[in-house]
Amino acid sequence: MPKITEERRDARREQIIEAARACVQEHGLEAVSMEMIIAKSGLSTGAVYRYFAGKDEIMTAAVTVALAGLAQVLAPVLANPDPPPPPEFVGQLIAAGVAYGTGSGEVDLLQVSIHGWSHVQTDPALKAAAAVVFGGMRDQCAAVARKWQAAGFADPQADPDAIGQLITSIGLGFIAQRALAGQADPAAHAAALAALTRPATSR
Amino acid sequence: MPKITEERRDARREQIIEAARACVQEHGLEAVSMEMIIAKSGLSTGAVYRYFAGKDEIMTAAVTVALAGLAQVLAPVLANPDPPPPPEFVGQLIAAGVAYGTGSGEVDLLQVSIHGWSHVQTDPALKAAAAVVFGGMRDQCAAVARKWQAAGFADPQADPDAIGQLITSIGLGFIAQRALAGQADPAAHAAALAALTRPATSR
Amino acid sequence: MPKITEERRDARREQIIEAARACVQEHGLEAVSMEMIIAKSGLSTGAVYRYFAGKDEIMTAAVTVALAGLAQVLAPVLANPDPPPPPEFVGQLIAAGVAYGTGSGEVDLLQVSIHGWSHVQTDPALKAAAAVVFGGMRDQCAAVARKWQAAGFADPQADPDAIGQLITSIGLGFIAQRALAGQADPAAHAAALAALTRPATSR
Amino acid sequence: MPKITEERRDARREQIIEAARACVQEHGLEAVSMEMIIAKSGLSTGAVYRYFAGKDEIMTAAVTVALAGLAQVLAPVLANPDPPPPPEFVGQLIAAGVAYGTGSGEVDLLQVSIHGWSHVQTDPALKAAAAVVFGGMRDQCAAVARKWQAAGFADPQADPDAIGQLITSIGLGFIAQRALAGQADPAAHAAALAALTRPATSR
DNA sequence: AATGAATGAGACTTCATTCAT
DNA sequence: AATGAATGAAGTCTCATTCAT
Repeated sequence: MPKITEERRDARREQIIEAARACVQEHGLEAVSMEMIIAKSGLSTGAVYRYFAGKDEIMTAAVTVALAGLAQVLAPVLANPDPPPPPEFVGQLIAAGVAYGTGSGEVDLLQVSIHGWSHVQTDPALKAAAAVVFGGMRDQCAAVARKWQAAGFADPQADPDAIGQLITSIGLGFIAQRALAGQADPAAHAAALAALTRPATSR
Repeated sequence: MPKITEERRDARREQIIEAARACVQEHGLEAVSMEMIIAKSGLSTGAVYRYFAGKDEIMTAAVTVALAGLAQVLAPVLANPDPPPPPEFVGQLIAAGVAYGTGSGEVDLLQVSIHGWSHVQTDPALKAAAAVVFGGMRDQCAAVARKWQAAGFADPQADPDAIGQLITSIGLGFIAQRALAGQADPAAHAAALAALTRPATSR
Repeated sequence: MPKITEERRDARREQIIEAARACVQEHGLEAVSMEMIIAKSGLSTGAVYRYFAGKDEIMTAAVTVALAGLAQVLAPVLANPDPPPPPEFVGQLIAAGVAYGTGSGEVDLLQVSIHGWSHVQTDPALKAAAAVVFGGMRDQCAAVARKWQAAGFADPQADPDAIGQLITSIGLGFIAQRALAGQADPAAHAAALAALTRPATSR
Repeated sequence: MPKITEERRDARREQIIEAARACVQEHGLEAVSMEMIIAKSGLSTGAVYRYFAGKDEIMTAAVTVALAGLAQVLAPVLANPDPPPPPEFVGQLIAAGVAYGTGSGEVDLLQVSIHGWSHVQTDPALKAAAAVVFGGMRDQCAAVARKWQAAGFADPQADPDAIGQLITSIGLGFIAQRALAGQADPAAHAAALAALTRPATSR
């Protein structure tokens, strides 16, 4: 029996996850039904259940994939061995996030991600996964902060972990602000941080 | 005349909203049922439906009340005619938010608020209300930014609205980080911003 | 304790029955709720339950009253000791029914009566009451038929009860046709019967 | 491919409609619940809702089917190119209706039809459909009336449409009388009309 | 492997009725 | 006598999941 190929399997899963993502964006987390996801995916009911054990697994997978994707996109910025000063760094970080959110077709992942954040609170395993991703982001930012301290961009006496926290907040807050207050501009965030860190220098 | 008094009516609504809030915190937005809310509220099925038209109205009311409460708690900080320098201001802002979140009984409102953010995306009217609240917060931060510029805490050439955005992101990001990465510390945020804005001064 | 006067009590009951009748006409038998009836009646919930034991009793009373009213209105025609020939008699009978239906305010009782007929099937006591009223009508028509036979308007060999049945059918059928086919004209019915009974005479 | 065949689908719908019909007869229009219909149909809750959108659609379908069935059964009598004289015609018409009502199993459709008449008043689309069916019946009777006029069974000066109305009333009234007064006999109706139209002939 | 019809627990909501005030 | 808030059983319908084909 020609067992399904791994690629085909992954393609199907991706197809289903993408459908779930689109449904969540369109109807909101609460209102998404399996029927919707199945219709949007173009597969049959039975097929969807061949690839996922149930709705929860689909949702969790969708969030997991999104988290992984975000981590991958941010990695070059976060792991940069020679990071730019804080304002430029924040600008790069947010810009990478926005590029990720808008890159994948018609769905704005950043907007949907708010629903994902809500779902994360539900599933302990997922919560742990998110803690790893965002905790990792925080740690990488802390590593960058140490370089800033060495380079004179940040007070060497300060706790680099705290700086990591602050940068992480700015990144997450950008996403939240976009979803809740309507607009938020990556360049503006960078410029604003510059305005605070170099009160007199600019110009 | 057994006509209910206005206060009693409001108390009932508050009772129901509080029950809904607790249920969302306990089970997550998706898993909350009317049965849960009714049981937690201590009222009968019919009584709950006398005060709210349905589940959606309860949820929307819960978010609306939470938004109003947050706005009220942040007001003294945001409207301060003589705001402290950025690090202290951010520290006050976040501390006020945390106080609000932990002040009301056993439920941590900040943690639940992530679910509220998700729900906001669902209802256009609620989304507009949120835009007013968080947009207003942004504007008030921009007003503070102008004072910072005058006081030499921020580059006078910069766009104060951008600074308002940045501060707003830090506030919202703090909440998100708490929910997603596990911990976030108000004082650390303030200290970190100080470390970036006064690289050499501290100490 | 000033026990309520009988007139007041009857007025209240009539008020409630009238409200029920209006609600049935507006929404159909299935969709009428006590809430609707109470609102339309202008009384309080408790008051309505003081005058009737429950919804069923109201509905049954409404039908009973309507039946009694119809019987009363038709009585002069049916009990006429010197009835006119069949066409004129049918015309009078139907005209009396129409007058009853449209006489009482804005509600057309004949239209509502179809709902009443449906309700009658439900309650055995009511069904018996209806059988008495309409059986009586049939019997009175049979008595008229005997006079017709004596007067040469009907075959003396025929069964007068059968003629009573036929006249009763025409009367009820008129009401049904009005409700189901849209229009039905009393004068036309009389003229049509004349056309059948006096094929060559008429003019 | 487990895609259901059209016949099977129609059989299921018929099964559900039949169950609804039986329930209405047994309990009356107001008291029928989906639970009853589902139990009587032998299907599961979900299955019923796959074939009908809801209770209203089932009821409307039941009435529609009954209307169509009645129209089909009466067609041969109404469309007879060489109709018998009025009494015989009325006898045939009513007999066909009775045959239809009692033909289909244990349920007497004519008795249930009163509930259907009530339901018709509720749904505008259904009301229009009923108007078409019974209006059509009236028109066909008018056509018959013209032939009667030509054959000398009715006054040629009379309005044939009025005669159509009268015959329609007799047919509908027969059904109503059966439900309300207890009994009504097709042959008696025919004989009674004969007794009125041929006062002296008989014998 | 795939399909989609079927299942039935459980969701949300209504509504006839009761009873403290 | 009167009020209307409260009750909770029962109603309609949804939807995640299963399984015969």
